[in-house]
Amino acid sequence: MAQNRHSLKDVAKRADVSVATVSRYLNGFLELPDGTRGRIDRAVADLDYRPNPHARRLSLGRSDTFALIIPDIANPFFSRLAAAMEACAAERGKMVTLHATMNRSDREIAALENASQNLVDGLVFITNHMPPPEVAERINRFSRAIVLDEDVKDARAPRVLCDNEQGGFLAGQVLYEAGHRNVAYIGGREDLFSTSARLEGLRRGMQGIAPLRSYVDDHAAASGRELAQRFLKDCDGETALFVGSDELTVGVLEVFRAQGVRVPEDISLVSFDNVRSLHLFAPAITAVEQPVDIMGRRAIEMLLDGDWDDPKFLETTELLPVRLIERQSVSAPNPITRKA
Amino acid sequence: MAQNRHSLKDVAKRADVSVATVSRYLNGFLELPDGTRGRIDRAVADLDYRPNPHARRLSLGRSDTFALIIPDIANPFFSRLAAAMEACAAERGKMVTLHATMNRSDREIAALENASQNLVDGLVFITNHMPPPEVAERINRFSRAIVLDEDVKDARAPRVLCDNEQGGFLAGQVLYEAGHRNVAYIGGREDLFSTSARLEGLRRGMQGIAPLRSYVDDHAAASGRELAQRFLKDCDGETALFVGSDELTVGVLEVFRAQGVRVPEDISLVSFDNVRSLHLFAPAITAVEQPVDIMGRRAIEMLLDGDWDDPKFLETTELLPVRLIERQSVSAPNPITRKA
DNA sequence: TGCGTTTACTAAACCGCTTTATAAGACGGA
DNA sequence: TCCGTCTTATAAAGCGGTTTAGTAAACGCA
Repeated sequence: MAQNRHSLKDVAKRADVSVATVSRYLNGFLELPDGTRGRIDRAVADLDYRPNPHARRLSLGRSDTFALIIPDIANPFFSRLAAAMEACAAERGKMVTLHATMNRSDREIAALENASQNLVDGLVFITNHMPPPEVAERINRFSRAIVLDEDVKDARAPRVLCDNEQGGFLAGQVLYEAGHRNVAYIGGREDLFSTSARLEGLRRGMQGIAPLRSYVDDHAAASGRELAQRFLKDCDGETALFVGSDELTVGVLEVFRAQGVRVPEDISLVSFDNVRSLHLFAPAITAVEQPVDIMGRRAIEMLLDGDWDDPKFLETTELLPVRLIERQSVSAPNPITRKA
Repeated sequence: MAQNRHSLKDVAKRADVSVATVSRYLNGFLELPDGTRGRIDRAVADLDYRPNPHARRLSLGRSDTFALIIPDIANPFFSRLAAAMEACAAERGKMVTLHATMNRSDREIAALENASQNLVDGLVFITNHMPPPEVAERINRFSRAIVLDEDVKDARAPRVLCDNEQGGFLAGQVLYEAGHRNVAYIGGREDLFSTSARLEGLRRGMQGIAPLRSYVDDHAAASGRELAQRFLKDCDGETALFVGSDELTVGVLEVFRAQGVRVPEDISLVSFDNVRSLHLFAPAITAVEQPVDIMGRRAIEMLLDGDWDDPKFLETTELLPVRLIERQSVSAPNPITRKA
């Protein structure tokens, strides 16, 4: 990497003072008369001195780094979150490291272990499955951790979530108003907080009608395909589908297209996230939009500015508002092609 | 973070040996008789000892970290690259830090500066514009750097690129064969290596016919919209469009849709990247596919396994093959709606 | 028995920074 | 003149590892 790095000692020697003086001055803990200050400033400039961050971190016991533990970086929802977090962290002089888990508990534990060894200044944890208790335990060992997007049982850490209940409600409402009375939900497992919130909202939006459901552990197009197949087999008069993420929607649409199931003629569909270019799909897909960028920024802001001494703060849950983007994938149920 | 961390000293004391012995043993530089070894192993286990990475890095002068400098993490092309790089690095025990530049030279320089201060073990640099000489200079100060996706003038570092010339050729060929004789290119500026390679390939695929061109500095939907507007104004009989990235394609399609320009009836279109779900678009978009995951992995593998002592290695350019994914956005030019 | 060679291990310097405790000298007032 | 109080620093002990140079004891062998 860089070649002729100079150390504090070099600066001190050149400015004819002690290293302690230089260190304290550079860190703003020492006022100096003009003469001394000038000599130090000049020495720093002449030598192009930059403190060695490793030494600094060893001494200070911190890392100036946040660890982002994320199911899948290639998934647009998470990559948008990551982008927002990186931007916010960079503005505040912090770095971020990336750790993909693919929602596997062993990877989550390994990533947490890694982050803890590295003495990160903060942790943002995202998962899409119900991790074993060990994961929450490990999260709780961090003095600064944020749980993002999906609640984690027994984690003592502030949460930044979207308003899943409201999202479900908006989807239910638009479907109910279009005339649907029999809808199915495809998404995360029922033991997830987000899932039960969405289902609750959906039911409320549907005036109390509960949906047929299919679940998976992850949000990936492949899972969407699998669930779509299962749905087409199990389907009993459903005229609409509420899908838990754009990734799943992609898989679902692939299967529908392959099997000649038309949206919205045969079945209406509402997606969740709105991070893919759903407006260009055939048909354009109606979706509940998550405030992705705001969620990412909030997570980092809380890490930096939260009142971490207040035990109450750890109980915080910040619920960010979602909104419905209406497009062309919802229509009135079609009695002719409606399945038995 | 973690609380009761134990140091090497603690382990040494407990095993009744010196710290040097423990350190050398744990790093595999010392064979020990069973007795001593057992005592150390037990002490390590009892104390749940884990070396302090900051101390280790200070001592060894490295960071076990790769820096990824990337235009925009939210862009699916880059997030897929990042995902592949992170996965590959994690397999080999390395961490990655993320730095978004939005193709701004000042941000690129700041990120390079940061990476160099942090004594990263390696750098992967991606840009989409023609950066000032200072950027190449700074890249050259790293002992291990890879230039990915887009060539950087005067950078002395191995390159991992896709075969842009072949990509252009495939696009040109499919358009020519469909009957197009007048196409336009929308994408990166002409001073970029990728652009000239693609244009060269395109011309070859089009049997020597050169295209109308419009350029931008970044790959973003907003730029796509702008270029599409400009194209519709400047357009002089073009019947097809070759677009330099899926991001730009999204913007182009938005404008086309808003203005009632139909694809492929009014104009045929070939995209580049195939990282968005183009197969679900209306119409499904024909595209040149980049081997994104392979490109990401190769960059990291080269960082780890390259022969960095060989000056020849720095001259390496690895050109990865692209392929054409034919879908519905290319048809024969329509003489009726063809513009004047 | 004496001597060279292993074997088994250690003392101490070093990486480069932070920070506490302390000191030397100037200055002001009694 | 003496004493207290600023001002302006500094010495030295960390932080927790790695590594070089070296040593004491056991061993092999003539």
